[in-house]
Amino acid sequence: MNTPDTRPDARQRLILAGVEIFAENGFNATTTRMLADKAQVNLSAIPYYFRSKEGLYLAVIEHIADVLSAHLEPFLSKIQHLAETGLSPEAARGLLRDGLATMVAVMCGDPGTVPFSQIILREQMAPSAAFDLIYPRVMERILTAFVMLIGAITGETDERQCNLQALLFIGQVLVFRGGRATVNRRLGMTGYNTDEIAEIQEAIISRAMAALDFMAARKTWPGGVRP
Amino acid sequence: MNTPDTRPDARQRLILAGVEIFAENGFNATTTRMLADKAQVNLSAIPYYFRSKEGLYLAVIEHIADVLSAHLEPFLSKIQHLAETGLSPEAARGLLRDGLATMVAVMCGDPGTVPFSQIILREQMAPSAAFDLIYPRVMERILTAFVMLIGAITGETDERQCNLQALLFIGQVLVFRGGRATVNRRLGMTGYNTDEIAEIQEAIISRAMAALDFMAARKTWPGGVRP
DNA sequence: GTCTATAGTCGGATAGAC
DNA sequence: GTCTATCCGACTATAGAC
Repeated sequence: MNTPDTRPDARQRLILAGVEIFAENGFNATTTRMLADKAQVNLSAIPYYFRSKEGLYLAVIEHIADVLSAHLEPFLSKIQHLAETGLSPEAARGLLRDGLATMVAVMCGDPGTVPFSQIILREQMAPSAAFDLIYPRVMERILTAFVMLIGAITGETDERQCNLQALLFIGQVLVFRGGRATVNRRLGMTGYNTDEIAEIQEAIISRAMAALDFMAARKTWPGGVRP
Repeated sequence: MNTPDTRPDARQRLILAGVEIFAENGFNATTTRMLADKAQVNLSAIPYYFRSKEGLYLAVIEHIADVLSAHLEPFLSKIQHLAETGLSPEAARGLLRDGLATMVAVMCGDPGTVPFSQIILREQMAPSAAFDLIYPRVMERILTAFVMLIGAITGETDERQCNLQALLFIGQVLVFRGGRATVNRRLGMTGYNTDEIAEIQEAIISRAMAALDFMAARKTWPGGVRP
């Protein structure tokens, strides 16, 4: 009696292997042999299922966009719903806290999603065709949500100001992934374990609140100039 | 009468070409042929002067560390000097403003140094032997200076808190280089021209001041808890 | 669908003339 | 120091058996 093979099929295994290996090495430094080895498939499975190494890479990007979209959906639809029914500054603050905490967890904590952020960061630095695939489905929607929350909290109506602030928030999260080598040496953080994640979340959220207070206060200064 | 050849010699031309090409493509995607073409030298000049492609890369990194060190020297020695003679919170604030403004200019504005930050960012994401060469000469010193200033401004004595805040500052600058593709689509900034640099500097510095006010105020709350 | 074998290409490094 | 020519290894993709 043979036990049925419950492993994901070759196609799926290649995508999962691609997430890890492309994240670690980037597109160019990744060879089809690494991918085939990791996925435990024959080398020819790559052109067979995906036509080429680049085809596999695009499939990996699409997989990432799918998973992250699903991950974001509850958060985004909650904001959408509250925005329609009217969003108090307090409620918006709570949502922004949640959003920032989730971003830190996704980028630094969850071992399943950490490679996603590495791949996305690489795409940011040197965008390929894959960037067009993931930008509207992930980055665009996160930024739009943040901008809406920032506006609701501070009363700032200049969309450019809200966009700038949203990007600064992203930057504060980003540094813990994109600058990992430095964070590592400076704070002695290797993994990021649960305590360290909490410490980072606390630092980012408290500064975010301070920045929002600043923006809200500025709206009330004559001509937007600090007294 | 022949005009003398005033071009930098082959070795120097290779390093300058390396800065541009490695920044644009990363180590792996850069071929020795690209480098030789850009530098207008024969392919064999690379192994001749640098033993290998990697040798050239390390020479490029050293060049970057040299130039950035020289660039930082005035700022760092001013801080050093003031720190010894006693640094008022107000003076420290001024220095931190200068430091942040300079970082933005170096990372986004100066066409000579923009490729440096791209190479450093790539090293952050996937550190090679080159990272050890540049970390102590550049990142370490910037962070140490920032930490000192943050301590002087806020009265915070917990060094880890100061380090965290310094990293958050770096992150806010970083996002405009590492997240350029997104900034581009979101704010329609292509180049970064003079006005845009000023806008970014203003946004970062004002939020930095708000974060420092927050840290200073927290020191006076009972148990460090916001009332 | 999965395998082996191999074609075809490219990149890094070397040899040796000048 | 600079050039041409070339080697050798590694890579992606294909052909075709099973």
